Amino acid sequence: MIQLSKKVEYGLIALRHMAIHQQGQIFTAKELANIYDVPYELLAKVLQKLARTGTISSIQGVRGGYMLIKKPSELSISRIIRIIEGEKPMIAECYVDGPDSCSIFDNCSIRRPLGKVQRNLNVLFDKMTIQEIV
Amino acid sequence: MIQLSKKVEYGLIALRHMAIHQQGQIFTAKELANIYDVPYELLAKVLQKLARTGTISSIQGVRGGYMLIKKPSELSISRIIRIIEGEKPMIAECYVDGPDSCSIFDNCSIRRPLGKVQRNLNVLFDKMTIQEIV
DNA sequence: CATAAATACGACTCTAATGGTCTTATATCG
DNA sequence: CGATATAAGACCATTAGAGTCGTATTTATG
Ligand code: SF4
Ligand code: SF4
Repeated sequence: MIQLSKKVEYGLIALRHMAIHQQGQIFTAKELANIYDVPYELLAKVLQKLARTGTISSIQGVRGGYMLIKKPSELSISRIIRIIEGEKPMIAECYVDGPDSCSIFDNCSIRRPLGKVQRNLNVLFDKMTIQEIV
Repeated sequence: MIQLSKKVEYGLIALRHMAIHQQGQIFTAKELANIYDVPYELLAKVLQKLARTGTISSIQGVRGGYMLIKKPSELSISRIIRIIEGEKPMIAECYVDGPDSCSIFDNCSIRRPLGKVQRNLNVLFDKMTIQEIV
């Protein structure tokens, strides 16, 4: 399957929401979860990851929440996936976890050729940003 | 995860193997499985799917096997994925299984924008063929 | 005709990843 | 203090992926 995970989708939805509103505005996880009917706890964890990496800032306590601090044009899909999934989107397992991750690595005849696909994917996901999905 | 499944990888490996050899040559599943150290039964099922859709022809019985009948340039990654996985590579679940497949379909703000990604993906997977991975 | 070699096909198991939930801790405003 | 919010990690259920097995069918060949 070549599909985005729910976590990534929820992250994109949240980031887009922040991007289309006034900069500096604060949104709570609960609020976002309600608007988009997304599981609160799951969204919260995604937002926490985004906060840890400096994509959004988090304000704890009463009247707290999250605030977008990066420019939408700097937030590529690629980057968001890497933050949320922990790794860049890769077409083949061995590209992520190295030679030992695939039992047929040594006999694989498509690894090199797939590099071309990977490079195109990189371009695609790198140049598509939150800016462009508002 | 944006990864090809093992079945697709095995299919690509097999098709590429046929493509780089003389046209009309017959290969058995066992033979291919041995060369690339791929699980025989799994590869066999993939080859059967490819045979059912007229991508390769199958010859039963002793001295049987599979033979490539389509031109490598006609075999796009997109097409091969569709044959083996049963559906085209789609970036979002709802694109495959419709509105009811996603609980937040009605509130989803990224579905439309993701269409752009999907179109780029289509182009990428459509124009990359077995021809280009020899 | 008997046998061996090969595809055809479906049932089955095992494992890991995903999606989702729950609990507890911590921070902060009023 | 108490309400509200993030932080973090454990936990669980479901599913999809990878792989295996068993059996039927086809067919070349001695
Ligand atoms: S070695 Fe080949 S089969 Fe294994 S993961 Fe890499 S590309 Fe896929
Ligand atoms: S509706 Fe939105 S969240 Fe649901 S699958 Fe489609 S794109 Fe993803």
